[in-house]
Amino acid sequence: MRAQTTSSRFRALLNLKATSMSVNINNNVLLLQPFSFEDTIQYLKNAADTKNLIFGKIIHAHLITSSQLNEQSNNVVLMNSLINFYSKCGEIRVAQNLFDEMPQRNIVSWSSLMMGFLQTGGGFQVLKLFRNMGLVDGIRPNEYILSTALSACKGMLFEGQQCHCLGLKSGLVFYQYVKNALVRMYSMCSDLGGAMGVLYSIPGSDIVTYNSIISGLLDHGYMNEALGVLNRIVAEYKAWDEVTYINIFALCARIKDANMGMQVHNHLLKNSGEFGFYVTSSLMDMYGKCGKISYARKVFDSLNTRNVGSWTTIMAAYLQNDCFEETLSLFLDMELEDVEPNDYTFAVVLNASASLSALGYGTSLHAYTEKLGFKGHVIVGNALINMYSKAGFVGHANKVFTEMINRDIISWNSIISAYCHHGLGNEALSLFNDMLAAKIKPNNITFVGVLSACGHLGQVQEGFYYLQQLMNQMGIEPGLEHYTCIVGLLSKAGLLLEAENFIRFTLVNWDVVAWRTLLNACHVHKNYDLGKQIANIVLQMYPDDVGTYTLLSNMHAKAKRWDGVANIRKLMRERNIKKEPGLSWTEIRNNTCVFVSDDKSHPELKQIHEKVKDLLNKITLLGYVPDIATVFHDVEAEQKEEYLSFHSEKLAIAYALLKTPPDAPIRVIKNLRMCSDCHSAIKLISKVTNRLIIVRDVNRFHSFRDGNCSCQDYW
DNA sequence: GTAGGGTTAG
Repeated sequence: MRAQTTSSRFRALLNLKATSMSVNINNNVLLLQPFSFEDTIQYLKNAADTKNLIFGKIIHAHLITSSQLNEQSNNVVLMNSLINFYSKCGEIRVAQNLFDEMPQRNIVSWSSLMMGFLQTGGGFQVLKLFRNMGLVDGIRPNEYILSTALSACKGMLFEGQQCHCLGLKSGLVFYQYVKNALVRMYSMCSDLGGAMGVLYSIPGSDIVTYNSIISGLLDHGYMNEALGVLNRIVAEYKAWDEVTYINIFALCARIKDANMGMQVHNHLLKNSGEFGFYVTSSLMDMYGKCGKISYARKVFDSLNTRNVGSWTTIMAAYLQNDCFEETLSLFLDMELEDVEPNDYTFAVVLNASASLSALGYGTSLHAYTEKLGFKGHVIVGNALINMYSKAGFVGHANKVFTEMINRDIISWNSIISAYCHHGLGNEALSLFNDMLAAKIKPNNITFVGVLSACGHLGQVQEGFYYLQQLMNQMGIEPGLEHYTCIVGLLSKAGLLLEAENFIRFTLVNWDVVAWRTLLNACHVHKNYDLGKQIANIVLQMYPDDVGTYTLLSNMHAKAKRWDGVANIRKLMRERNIKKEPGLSWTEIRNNTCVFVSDDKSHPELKQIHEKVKDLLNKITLLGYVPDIATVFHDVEAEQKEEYLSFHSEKLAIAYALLKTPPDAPIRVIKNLRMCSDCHSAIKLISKVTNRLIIVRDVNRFHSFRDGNCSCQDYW
């Protein structure tokens, strides 16, 4: 009876026909009749393909107990199958041991072991085997070996080129697999010229060649070339496969060409009956990235089955279109359908929480990621850093960073820029040095953080050192964003003319950001004459830039040039430029409360106004004087004071003070730049209430504590 | 018995 049960289980496990084997139990050792040689090979292949380690190990054990591995004859094929199986299952050391024990090996033995190393990321070991193959066993490579060796040359162009030479000399390049591996090799080494050279110089391309080249061109930003190859595919190739569609949707997404995307979508519907998750996901992704969220949703709604990838993709599409609430609500829908989130899903929803500064939601998600065992996943950790940082808690972000098991360049960039947004330049630079010490190569984004940290610290010379020497040394070309940081650096240091000259004499396609940075500096440094000049230059180039009008008007006001203020107002009316209404929100016990400037509709309006008045009375005793000059309204003086009192951030802070425990930090998020009156008022409010008040405005964070702000009054 | 191209992320 027992034997019967074991036997049937065993058969089920091996997926064998009931008649094909018998089982004897002898001293608890399971003895099986030998399988036929062909069956054994087939089982091992199945085990390898399905990565079923247990299944394959049983076969291996059986081969040992039934003495089939001891016979020297015919064992090479069997051993190769075992090596292949262990390689595919990632058990590279077992594969290596078996390989070492073989008295005789053939080319397939080498090939199988090389695949194992390739899969586990051991590109260098693959090449070592490739060399030793000739030295030890005197074997010349075939097309399998060369393809594998080429795949191992990721980031090793010189080695890849040597393999290419070898292929040319031996004629192996004419095998389709080898040609395709060559295209991939050059792409993986960022040599797209080399890849295109292979494409056109070696005759014969199949759909994989075209898919590979498009994917390589896309990865490296060669959009026009990718479009050129696409035209060629359209003309020459009717038999597209799933990967072709996926790549072309990715291309449409990158160049944001929804029309082309729709044509390809049509092509897909006409030429293919059914398609898998990869295709539908890339289709939704394309519509999302082209800003056609309703089309993405239509595809999503039309799906018969959805996997976690489908859900994550549609959520990401909403996220990319700034529909953060929708993203979070889809996450709940997904939960209701019992689809389990993966690391990508968490990255998306955490990002949505970050954008909303929804700390409550983000914290719950953090707990959930730990529960599901995503602690070691880099993208989740990175998303958590981002979430805590944008929620105003750079300390929490740092805790996540410190505890991360695996970090990548984005983890470092995220924490560095988190510190920058909070104005903590020293911490940012110290992490940058840690990063260099850890032998992580910085990229262009890292240097945006580094340069802006120098800006916060007023380290002008250091900033130029990083820009002109270190970046050059590391082979990173400075771009607009870096030059803009330098403008900020000079501006903050009060070197306004230097900043202006830097803009004028640096040949970059400047945008409005750099100019506005300089203009803001004129405002803060009270150089109103230069400021007005700059503002007029900016308005000639960017007549719609609301921020410039506001700053210019403020500068006129501070210089008591009321005629100037009136002129700006007139100009704005003529040009139909409208200031966005001020909006602040704060989270109280997981509820988000929104306040509009001069809000008249809030149910607790009376208490809030009383609280604001109470606070203003208290801080007046500490020397607060309403900064009525900057009020952007044609109103009487006493009304101006009233307007200032009802700025949305003041309302939000008053409300939060009413509703939270006395020691809780207050967090407010604002859609605009904070005005200087609110800034000086909140500094004093933090003092009289003894509270930490964190305000995230459109540019950065302000941490108010005990009468001071982390921005040190420059923002 | 051995080999290829791909979705959702920060």
